[in-house]
Formats: sequence, C-alpha cells, structure tokens
Amino acid sequence: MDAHLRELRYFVAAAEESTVTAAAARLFVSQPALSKQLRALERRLGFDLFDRRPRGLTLTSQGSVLLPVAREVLAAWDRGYAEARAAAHPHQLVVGMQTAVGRDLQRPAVERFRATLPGWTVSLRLVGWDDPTAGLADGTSDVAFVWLPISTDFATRVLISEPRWVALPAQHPLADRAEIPFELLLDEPFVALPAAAGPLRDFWLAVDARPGPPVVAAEATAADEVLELVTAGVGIALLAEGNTGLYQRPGLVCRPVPDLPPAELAVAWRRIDNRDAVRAFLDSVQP
Amino acid sequence: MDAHLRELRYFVAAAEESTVTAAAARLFVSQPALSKQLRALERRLGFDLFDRRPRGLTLTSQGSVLLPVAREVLAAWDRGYAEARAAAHPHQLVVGMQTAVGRDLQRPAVERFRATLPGWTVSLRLVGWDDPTAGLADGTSDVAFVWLPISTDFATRVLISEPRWVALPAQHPLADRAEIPFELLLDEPFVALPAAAGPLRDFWLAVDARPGPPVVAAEATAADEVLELVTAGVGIALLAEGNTGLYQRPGLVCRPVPDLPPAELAVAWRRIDNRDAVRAFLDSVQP
DNA sequence: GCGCATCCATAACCAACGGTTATATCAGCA
DNA sequence: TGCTGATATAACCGTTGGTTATGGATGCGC
Repeated sequence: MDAHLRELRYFVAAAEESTVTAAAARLFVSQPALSKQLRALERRLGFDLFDRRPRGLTLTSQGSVLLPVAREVLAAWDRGYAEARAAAHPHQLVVGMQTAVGRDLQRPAVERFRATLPGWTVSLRLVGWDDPTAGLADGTSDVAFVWLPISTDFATRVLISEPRWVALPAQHPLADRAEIPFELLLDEPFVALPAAAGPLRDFWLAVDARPGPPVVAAEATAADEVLELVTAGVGIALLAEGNTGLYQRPGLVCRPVPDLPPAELAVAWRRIDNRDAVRAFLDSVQP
Repeated sequence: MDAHLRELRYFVAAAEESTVTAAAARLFVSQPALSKQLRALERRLGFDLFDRRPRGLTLTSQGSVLLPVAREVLAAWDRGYAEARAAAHPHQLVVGMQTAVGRDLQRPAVERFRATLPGWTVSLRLVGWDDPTAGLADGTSDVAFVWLPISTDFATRVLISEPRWVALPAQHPLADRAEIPFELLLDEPFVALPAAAGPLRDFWLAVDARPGPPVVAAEATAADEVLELVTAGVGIALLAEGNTGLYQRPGLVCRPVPDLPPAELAVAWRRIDNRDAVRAFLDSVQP
C-alpha cells in the first residue's frame, strides 16, 4: 500500500489539530476535501486512523503507531529533497525575501558572507506573499528575510522593529491628518495578503487590534500590487515605516498609525539546518 | 514538493534497472507510463534524476543524492505500515499460503506454535498466484508457505522438494503413458500463472527446460481455475507431485515428468523481520 | 427537553492525473 | 542504409482530488 506524501501531511495535520475542520484550515483546503482524503487513506490502508467523536478526532491504536512513522517519512523526504536541490548548485546559498528588503541589510550581509566563505555564491530569491516563509518551507531558500509572525518550524532573529503606517489614496478624507489612530480605520476596506499567507495576513490587517472582522476589499500577492490597488481607491493597506519611502508614487500617501504594535523584520532559517554556510550567513547579518 | 511513494518506487526501480523499459517490466506497468511518471516527477522536483543515454539511464548528481533518500523513505514507510497493521491484531500471526499446502505441514506447525506462544493466535490467509510472496511483500502476512523461486528480499527454508507432474485432460493423446518426458510437451499450449507471478510463472512453464518460448493458452490465478481450464482442454499445466492427489477430478489425469528439476516448497519470511513470534513459528515448522 | 452550535460526512460536479495502446524519434551498428 | 533497442509523444479513458452546497449527529445552554 503506497500513499502520497501529501496524504501523510494531511494525516499529521489532522492528528495535531485533532479536528478535521481546523486541520483543513491549516492546510488551506476545504473541510470536505480533507475529510474525503482521510477516509480514502483509511480505506486503502485497511484500518481507521481516527475515531470520530463529536468534539473532534482521537487516534486509534493503528493511528498512533503510524503517526511517528509519517513524521519520520516526511522529515526524511523534506531533508533529502532539500539536499538534492542543493546538489544542483553546490556552494550556493539561496536567500529568500518577501519584499525588497532595502534598509541596507542585505548588501553588507552578502559582502561579509562572501568574505567569510569565498567559494560560495549567494542567490537572491524574491517570493510573493503567498509563501510567508519566503521559500524556507519548501526548501527553495536556505535563509530568508521575513516579516513576523512566522511558523515556529523556523528559527528567527529580529533585525528591525518598525512602526506600522497606513497607505491611502491621496484623495482619501483621512489623508490630511499627520497621523491616524487605528480606530478610524476599523471600517475601511483593506487590501489583504492572500489566505495562504496565514498569520501574516492577520498581522497586516491588524486583526488583534479590532473588535470585529476586517473588511477585505481585495487580495494582493506582491507589494506593487497592493499599492496599485490602494492608489486606485479599492482599499487601504498597512505597511512598515521603512517601506513608505521605497514605494512612493503619485496619488498615494502614507501616514503613521501610532497605536499599533510595531512590525518586526527578521532573518529566519530552518531550525534543523545547521550547515556552516547558513550559520556564516546569519553571523553576517547585522541589525 | 510532495511525491507519491509509488513515484519513489518507480524512481528506485529505474535507477536499479538503469533502463526505463526493464524497470517498467519489473513494475508491471507499460514503458510509456513509467517514462511519463519519471518525467513528471523530474518536472515537479525541478531537476532531472537521470541522464537519458542511448543505452539506458544514468543518475544525475541530484538523482544520486535522492536515491538513498527514496530508499530510506520507502523502507520507513513499509516497516511502519506493517507495524500499524499488526497493531490492529496484536498477538496474531498471519500465515500466507499460495495453495492449500496439505502435506500435513501447516497443522502441526500451528499446534507447536500455539504451544510455544499461548497468547497468540494464528490466522491463515490464502492468496492467488498474482502475489508470489503470498502477502509477505505488502505486509499482509508475517510468514508464508511459498513455492520457490521467490524474491531475495525474503529469507526461505526449503521444506519439501517434489518432482513435477503434468495435468492433462483425460482424452489427451499422451494421457495413456505412465510418465511423460518434457520434450513431448514442448509444443503443447499451457495454462500459465499471471505475469504478476514473476519468476514463478516461468518456473511452472519450465522455461529453463525449453529451447524456445512456451505457448500460453490461458492464465489463471488459483489452482481450481487452472484445473478447470485443463479439464476443459484449453491447455495443460505442471503441478507438484503432492498436489496431484489434492486436485483429483473426473476428466483429469496427472503424470510424472521425470526429467524436470523438482519443485521446492518453502517457508518464507521478511529478512528484516526478527520478531519472536516469527522466529517461533519458523521453529515450529518441520519438514 | 429543545433549539443551537459545532463538526464530520455525503452529493454533485469538474479539472488533473495515471494508466493504456499505437506511433514517432533517435543513436548505434552490421 | 536499414535494423535494433531504447525513450518520448499522442490520443484516449477511468479514477482521483479538489470545489461548493447540504445533510446529520452530538453536546451544551437556556
């Protein structure tokens, strides 16, 4: 009986969340899809993995035997796949970035890294916000500059903490103010990150600072897209102070939102990845 | 990037056979299917696993990194799956059998086993000839009575060595003879085991004793089926001497074929499986 | 004890996948 | 030059994996 590794991820997620619904949300698939997949897996395995109880799932005895196996299989595969990919470009370190980092962090880091490990090259990889790990999760990058929060599968070191600002179309009624308390933005339509961005989406919608759910007017997977939509008047968006200068354009104004907790930019790496090159790069990054 | 475990088996088989065609034959799929699967896997992985050369395949550097990983993943899964299945029926040993063993081997073995391990139960599983390992390969049995030859993944101990006979319809021109040299059967149509039986099919067609390829009139996956077809005059079939008594029926005669090497009945188990219960059962089996 | 909320399963549908057979292509070799 | 042995492509088809919409069972609050 062969399974798809995806099915094993589904199984592990369901076991960890202990409800199908929660696991489906975490995996970004619909609840019926996950339900069907788990049923089909159990049918093909020939035994049940879960007892379905009114308040969620509990593992059967076979399920608890198979769970560590599934974890082991997935870990072995993820590690091996990353290794194989690295074999294509030996002595190359891939640095993932969610947005143009700017702030003169990345340039000196690369310089110091190359001085430390002269045989190595550094490749920069710019990814959309649909991958909040900037390629760390799927192994397409080795280290990454990311905005927090990020999955705890990755280790991080905070580099910069910046106040959050809001980007508005120039003709917006609030555009005249020098700064804008978040309270005034509660009912504004927002341009949000895609659902795949996970907790990061909520962070840039400032969900924690709201009494109710946000109004999402549109979704965008890259910075330019966001600002385009804001300029067009579709919605407004939060951004980090340091990015306000980077993304200036006519018809767009940025204003501080003083009462929101700051955004944190961090360097992140896979917790289990302790290669010298990764360590060397981390040492090269200075706040 | 998630793969199907089946794809990893395909990859390993192709790497071991070093041609797609040979691997496809070993896997019992068509050559284009395997070719497409390997191509698709490479496309999704983002790198090539093989260099295609006129005389077959060679591994790329990434391929050679991934090969041991694939083996490790498959081994971990196979082991874990078997463990989980065993968890459903703790203290139960599943004995696979290709045909009714008879010969009073299995009954005393089970008795001795139950005397040795009183807490255990033994479950007998009869499988068709489309699985020449009688369930050992897919973990649905723990030990098995099988006819040799069998894959070297399994350890075996020969129990009985018996001359091969031939089963003929009663009205067959050769049915009068007391014994029939194989030479006289060379051009006869045979009822064969299915292709999935692998080397065992060849053994019961006595391919080694032929100058050319056999004539296969039909395929059958169980003993009753074979004898039905023989009685109906569709073809003839070889069988072990000890089975001639077991399968007597009107319209069917069995005659020795003196010049064929004997058939060997063995007890087999997974080489890596050294559980006490397995060992105890093996000790209980006496030739 | 009766709605009600919560969670899982099923239905109906659709795109993508994995297999088949038949055929094209390509390198090496007599 | 044409044959052989290998892989890739084409056309086709049943199955799988996803979606949305809906049904059904089980605790819980009032």
